Amino acid sequence: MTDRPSTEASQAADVAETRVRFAPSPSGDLHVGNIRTAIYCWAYARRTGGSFVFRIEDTDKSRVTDEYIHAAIESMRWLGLDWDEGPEVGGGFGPYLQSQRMDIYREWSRLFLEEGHAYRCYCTPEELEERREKARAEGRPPGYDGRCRNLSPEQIAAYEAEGRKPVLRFRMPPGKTTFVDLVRGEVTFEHEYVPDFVLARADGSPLYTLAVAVDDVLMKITHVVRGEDLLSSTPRQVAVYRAMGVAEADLPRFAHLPFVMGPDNTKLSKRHGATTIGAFRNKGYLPEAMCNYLALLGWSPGDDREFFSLAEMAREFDLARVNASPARFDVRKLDAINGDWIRALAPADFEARLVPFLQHAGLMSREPTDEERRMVHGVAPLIQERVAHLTEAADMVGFLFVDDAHFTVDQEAAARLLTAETRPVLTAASEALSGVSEWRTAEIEAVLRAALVDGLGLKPKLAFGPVRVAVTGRRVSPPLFESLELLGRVRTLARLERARNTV
RNA sequence: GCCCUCAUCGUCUAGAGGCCUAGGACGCCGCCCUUUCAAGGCGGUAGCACGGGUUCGAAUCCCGUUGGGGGCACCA
Repeated sequence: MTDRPSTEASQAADVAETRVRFAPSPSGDLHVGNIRTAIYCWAYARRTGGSFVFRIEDTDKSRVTDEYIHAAIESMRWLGLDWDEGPEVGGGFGPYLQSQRMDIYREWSRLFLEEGHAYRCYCTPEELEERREKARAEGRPPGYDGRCRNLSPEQIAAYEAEGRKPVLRFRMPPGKTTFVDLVRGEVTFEHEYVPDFVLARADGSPLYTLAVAVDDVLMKITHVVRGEDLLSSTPRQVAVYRAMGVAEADLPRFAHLPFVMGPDNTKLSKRHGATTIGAFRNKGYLPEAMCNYLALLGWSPGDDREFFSLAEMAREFDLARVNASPARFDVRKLDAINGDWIRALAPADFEARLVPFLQHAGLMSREPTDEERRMVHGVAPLIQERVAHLTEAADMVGFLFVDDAHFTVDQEAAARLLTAETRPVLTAASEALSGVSEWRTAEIEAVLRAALVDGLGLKPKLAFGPVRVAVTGRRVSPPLFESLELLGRVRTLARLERARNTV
């Protein structure tokens, strides 16, 4: 068998078209760094009118589970990053799960071995580890030392007789690799610092090093946009491309993105708390805001705009404007942008997005009652401009949804505002409210002002504070008079009465 | 250890040799508005890591120093 595996499919593609791939290895929920890469990949593909290819790198099945893969797909959809080719949508270069492409990798492994681009390496993991340690201790580079590079037939026979199972190792050619990184400019690696690397395990299963190169070539990827951690693996990837027979002119362009860092300036990770996209979603951050904020971590439109949509990025994004230096993830700025997006939502949209969070908090039924619907419809406009994210909103309106048996007053708030001194305020409010003819915001306010501000001579802040705590259970709430209208006369008076009895 | 890479307010950024007395945003502080909290309005605080070059002129180009990050896996 000397026929080369075909790269026909790739050659059939329109060479002028930009093809950008996002190829995560979901060994957990996608984190914000992954997502930012996805956003840039998507935006670049869209800006250039090319294709966005979504590929799952699941060659290591011990780390990547189906559950994580589905979560990744779901996160992409939630964010609004649609792909032209990939899982669930297919495409002309599939399959797009590497675990379904094993035959392809096997073919290329065979060919690389045949043509001498790779060789069988019989070193055991233990031996390698030992030699690595020794090299490190002696101040030498710890990479593979090339021991099995040129084994004689006798040595091979001896290893085989021992029962050793060889891995497939790539023979790094001499010389150097130079490429123009789209965010960093020209980068050069001398091959003497790039050790031979493993392409496939003894059982033939491919490693990232093999699969990524083979797929990028076969899927005719023109732009490889990925994290900075892969920068130094680029010469290896390029070497495999060349071994596959890819012409210099057909090599993809590379763009290595700087990391997203934590507050302590180390690469953002689990110990920094919530960093997965799912966690932010659950906290009530909007997908628009996540995309907006994450995009800002390394890119800007070039003017003073900081509030922009994916659609705008699809028109303006360019890798050339991506910063080469790492950015710190700042939740406070995210909160600010999320608040901007929440306020920008159409009222009906905000209300619709709020509902699932109220349901999750147990405040609304799965099949909301008319009363619950009326309540959320009434309160949503009151809080839309006062919250940074949706869970905060759920927290703020709870008093409207809990029945009186479950209604509780914040201890600290009660201690400060429901006291013997404020009891007369509660009493006056109660009496005044009992006489309201039409239970509407305007009249409630008028009556309360007359009784407390004019009648008792209190400053508004002092007058309404105790009422607020008694009725909403918090010192901070949606606007009071509107809240009372929504709550209704009966429940309002009941809570005032209850508060008076507890002071 | 070696290789690669990065460096503007606390943070994200604008800045492509003169437009820079370095602009915007978040945060923070003050004032205004105000039934709480927000939102909004006005004002303020704060930065070119350091040292050499190149140039009439450097945040911007070059070199070095320092500091940060990544890589040198049968992970990706």
